[in-house]
Amino acid sequence: MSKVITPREEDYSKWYNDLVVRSGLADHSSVRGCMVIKPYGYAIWEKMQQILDRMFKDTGHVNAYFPLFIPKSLFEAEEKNAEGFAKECAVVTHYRLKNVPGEKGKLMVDPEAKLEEELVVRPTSEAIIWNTYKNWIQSYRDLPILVNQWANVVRWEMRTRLFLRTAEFLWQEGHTAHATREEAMEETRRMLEVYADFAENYLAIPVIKGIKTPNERFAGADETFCIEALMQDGKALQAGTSHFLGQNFAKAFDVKFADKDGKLEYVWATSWGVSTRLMGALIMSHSDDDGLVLPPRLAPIQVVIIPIYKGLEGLNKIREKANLLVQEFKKKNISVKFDDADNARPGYKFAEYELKGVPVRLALGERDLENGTIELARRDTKEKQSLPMVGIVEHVEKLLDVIQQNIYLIAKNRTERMTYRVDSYEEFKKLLDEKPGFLLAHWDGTPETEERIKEETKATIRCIPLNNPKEEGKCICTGKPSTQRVVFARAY
RNA sequence: CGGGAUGUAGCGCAGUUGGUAGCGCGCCACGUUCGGGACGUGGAGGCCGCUGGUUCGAGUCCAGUCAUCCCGACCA
Repeated sequence: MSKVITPREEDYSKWYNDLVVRSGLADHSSVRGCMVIKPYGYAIWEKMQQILDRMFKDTGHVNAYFPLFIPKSLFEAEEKNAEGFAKECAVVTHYRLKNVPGEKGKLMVDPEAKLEEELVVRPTSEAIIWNTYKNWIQSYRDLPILVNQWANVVRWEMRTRLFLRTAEFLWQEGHTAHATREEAMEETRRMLEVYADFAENYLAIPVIKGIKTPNERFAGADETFCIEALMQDGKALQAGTSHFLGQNFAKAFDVKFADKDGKLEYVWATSWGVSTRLMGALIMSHSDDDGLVLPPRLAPIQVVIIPIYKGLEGLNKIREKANLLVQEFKKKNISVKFDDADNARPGYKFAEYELKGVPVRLALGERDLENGTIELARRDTKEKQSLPMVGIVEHVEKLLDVIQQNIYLIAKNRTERMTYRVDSYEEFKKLLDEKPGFLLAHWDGTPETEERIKEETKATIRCIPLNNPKEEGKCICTGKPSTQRVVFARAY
């Protein structure tokens, strides 16, 4: 058996890259920092979209779409937001090309087609959306506004990695407007819960819900909530954020409403988002050296049926039985593929679907037809067994739930194993180098110390967990008193 | 954006002192196979990343440029 993926032990980054490319999720494109999401990868993203979209709608949100371009003057309105993103913005300065004189087929930017005002390609949409909300909101009766948009954004990153950090990526961004602080805060929290629910129950990724420190806060937010997940290599990945924006954007864009007494007040805001980065989280949480391991709820193909036969008549006999199975699976809304391609032998197909992370594989041979059996293999445990054909669809249906649970539990146990309580700076550094993970440690609460620890160890405070237990202690770095432990890690 | 490396067939690679491009896998056809990545025979496929320079002649030397990977810096 020829290995096509670099083992994790050997080189975790290479493993990740090999996996993404070989399993057909995505490819590098010929555009710097931009990837092509291939059909198999996009199918997973579509599943994420469907599930999240339903969750958003169940919590009262509706979808809309705002422009890709933001005039520079609008972009700069909210100062902190603009400053935070300025360094990584793509900017449109011209609107026309022309032929290079004397060089056929060559084009150049037409210097005469310079825009009066540059257009920023959105790195996030608060500016254009709040500029729009100004027109939508006059009275408290116009509130709340609960809008989500599915879109692409561009952030000109220095170093990119497939799904984890690309110059252009796909995401959803919710932007809500409220009459009161309490209501906006409630919304911020509600969406954090939605993300945590999605991560744990669909992606099968355990997460820590928490609050960001001011250093790590979204530019323009008063408070940033997040879910943090731990990858197999001990590095943390921010899997979703929900921001309480206070009245910052309302003030920047002058969005006021008349309350019941006719008094003018600034509107309260939230924004929240998850991106195609979740694909990276999904891959790094569960997969192994043989390929992807997909949780059944996200797998584009949940069950694959592989025929094992001699000669064409043999295949036809199996095909008859397999097609009946396919019908039964479809009736139960289980996505199934019967792979009767005759240019690959069974062993090849086994390896191929393991690479693609299909949760359940059924192998059906002539021997099975005689015995009334079928062979079932689980991707998550690699277990193989021969089962009676009768009742196999019901068995698989239950098994898919078992696999979903199992994948989650494996990730949860691993995350717990890799979470350490640390009380000295020495131990802190040692763990980061030898056994990285979530490090629960005391911190004196100052941005200076946070910055110093980041410089000295490359570890950042991922979050202060919600409902964090109070505990007297001393900051690992400065020894100053602290009232609680916070979550440190090196992060993606 | 700094330091290092790489770019030759779809993929992985070789290509000597500069002389006009090869191997493995894959692909196509036919046949034998088919319960863990099959084999035989025949065949197709390359502007050697791109641009320019040196040279009688460049995959090979030089310059620039683009992209990718690794290490930094950056990453709400």
